[in-house]
Amino acid sequence: MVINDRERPVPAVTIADVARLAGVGESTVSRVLRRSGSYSEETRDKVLRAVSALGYVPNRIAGALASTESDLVALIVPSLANIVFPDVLRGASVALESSGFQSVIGVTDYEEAREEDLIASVLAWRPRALILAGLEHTDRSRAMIAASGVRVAEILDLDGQGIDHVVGFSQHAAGRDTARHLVGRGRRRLAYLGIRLPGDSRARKRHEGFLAGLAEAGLSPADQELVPAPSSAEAGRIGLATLLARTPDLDAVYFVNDDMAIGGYFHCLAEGITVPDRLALFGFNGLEVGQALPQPLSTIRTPRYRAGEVAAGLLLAQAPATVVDTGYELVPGATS
Amino acid sequence: MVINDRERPVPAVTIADVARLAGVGESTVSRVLRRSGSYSEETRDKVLRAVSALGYVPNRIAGALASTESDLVALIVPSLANIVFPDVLRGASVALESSGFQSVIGVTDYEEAREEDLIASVLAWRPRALILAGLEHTDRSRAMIAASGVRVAEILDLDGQGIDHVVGFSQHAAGRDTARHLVGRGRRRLAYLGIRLPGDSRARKRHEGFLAGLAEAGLSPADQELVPAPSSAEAGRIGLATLLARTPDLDAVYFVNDDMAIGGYFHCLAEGITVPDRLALFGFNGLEVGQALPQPLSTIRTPRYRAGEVAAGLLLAQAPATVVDTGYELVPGATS
DNA sequence: AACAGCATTGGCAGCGCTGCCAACTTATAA
DNA sequence: TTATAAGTTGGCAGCGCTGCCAATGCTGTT
Repeated sequence: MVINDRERPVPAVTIADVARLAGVGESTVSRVLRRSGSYSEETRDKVLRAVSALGYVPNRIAGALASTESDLVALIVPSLANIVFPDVLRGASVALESSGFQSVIGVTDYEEAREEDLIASVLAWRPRALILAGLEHTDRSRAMIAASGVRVAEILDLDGQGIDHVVGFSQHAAGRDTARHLVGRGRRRLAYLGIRLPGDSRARKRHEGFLAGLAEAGLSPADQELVPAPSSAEAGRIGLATLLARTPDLDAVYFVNDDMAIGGYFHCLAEGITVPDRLALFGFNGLEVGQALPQPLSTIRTPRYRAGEVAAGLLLAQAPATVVDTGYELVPGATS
Repeated sequence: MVINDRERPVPAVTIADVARLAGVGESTVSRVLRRSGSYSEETRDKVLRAVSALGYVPNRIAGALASTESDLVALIVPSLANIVFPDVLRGASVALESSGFQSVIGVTDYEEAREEDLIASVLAWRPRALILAGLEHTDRSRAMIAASGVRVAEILDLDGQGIDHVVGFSQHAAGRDTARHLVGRGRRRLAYLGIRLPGDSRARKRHEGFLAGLAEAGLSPADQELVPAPSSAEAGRIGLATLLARTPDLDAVYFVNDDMAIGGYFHCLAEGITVPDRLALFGFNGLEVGQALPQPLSTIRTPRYRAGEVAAGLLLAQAPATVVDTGYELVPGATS
């Protein structure tokens, strides 16, 4: 049953058709459909009857052009492969959809240049607002945003200068707190296991924070390893094996995220390495699956959903530029 | 540094401004920017110079209205909490973005009525195409789609009647193959562990297929359990505990998806239940993390990314209505 | 010298709607 | 009764762009 074939013979029902059938003016139809201005109940019924008789679907493109404001909100994220960003989208789209907004998304693959392109093409739709990940953007991106006048929320980072709203937490502090936590538990031979992904500035800041935290205690990392992107449990497993082969006497490993840490945990399970006695494992993000491990993963739970939600809320409320520190929660777990 | 404040003092640069500065007509500017029609190199340079001098960003709303075609593609998915749908989005957006299309997304929470609302509001933007999950939609959804004339791709299911393109695989067959696999390995006391989510028709079809597969072997399920949504490792853990408490002599459990199955595996680890000797575990989706477990999870790997990619490809190519069976891959793993 | 053919260009209607304003009706106050 | 306010309604310009068509200037031909 092919309903739609190549040609689009549908002649498009317009507001004029509805007005004619209902025997009212176009602006009356418009008012009824947008519940704006005033109209009698009788008129409303006539209009709604005509609308459903014709199967009229308002053309928001025309509406947006006429009113010079759209109900589009653009979200530009680095990736969809990591559950972090879908979580942000979830939080944002719940808020957005319940207010009748439409989400337009773009994926940058952690490349600023790609982000710039996406910003340009999304701004062409004159969105009501823009949600970006992180605080690092090209100069041209900033210039386009400023010139367009759209409101912006930057999320999941707090370490740097924001454009407008900023909703997130300090990645640097998260890394530093992890170091303090591990050092506080007596660890001295710590390693960092990350991935090679230069565009991931948030991971970089955590890493820097971690090193700073070690330095506070007069320590430096016993080893460090960057495995090829993308992050995955398998990558964590292999990465940990590599680290331990090179530096067998490690007593703690800080993984760039939970996916990797879970893989590391599996390596320990398979190799009979006692966690945390022999080796402490620490992740980042607080994924659900990490908490369901036989030993709940030590990690930092990040408010991803909430960040999306709060950012959307600020934008919808047209609040003055605001910085919201959503914080994070260190989950001691049982692997450190 | 607040760049944007409440008012939008930006007077908006239009094509007329560019035309004036470049000393050419508006249609010439339009032609240059869209690389359509013909124009001299000199003219192009003048126009581009004016564009960057003014920081002109074309208004696609106006463009779409004038040309009565937009470069928006709408994707409506049940959820973003499960990595399945982000994977689909990834596949689709790579294809879409590389062709200069913009993705508009909506999340239905597995509710047909919600899907209907989203379809209505997204059709108001006159998208070029629409990607939906599954084949189940309300009559009004179908009617709106037919009336609008947009091309549609329905993905991740093949069991039923499609509207236009259909890209996916048979969920029923996946469930049935799982039953055959487990029965073929000598299992006789099988249970199903799902979640209470009536709108998840794909899970329902797998479940039905599973029962059909058991029936082929003259078996019926030894037990079944539906835990409250959402699915998660923790839910799988608890669900398996519940099943085993009620029916201790189970020899295999089919989980609605890998998230749940991984939780079940953790339960076995924690309780010292030997997998697969004492109990076989089987999941669905083929998540990466399941394959990194000490024993790789037995599961069915589904082509989620590919489904998004193929669907987008068909739509962009304006292909005649096509049904693509992407198939799936049964991964024997080590837990069954 | 006149003309067809082509590349290049500008003018302008119109895409479908909203915002504004004026016109009208009815209710209420003076 | 007349003036004033409030509630309804329709007309129409115009949002910024594209598509169509006509105009222009060249080139190469007869």
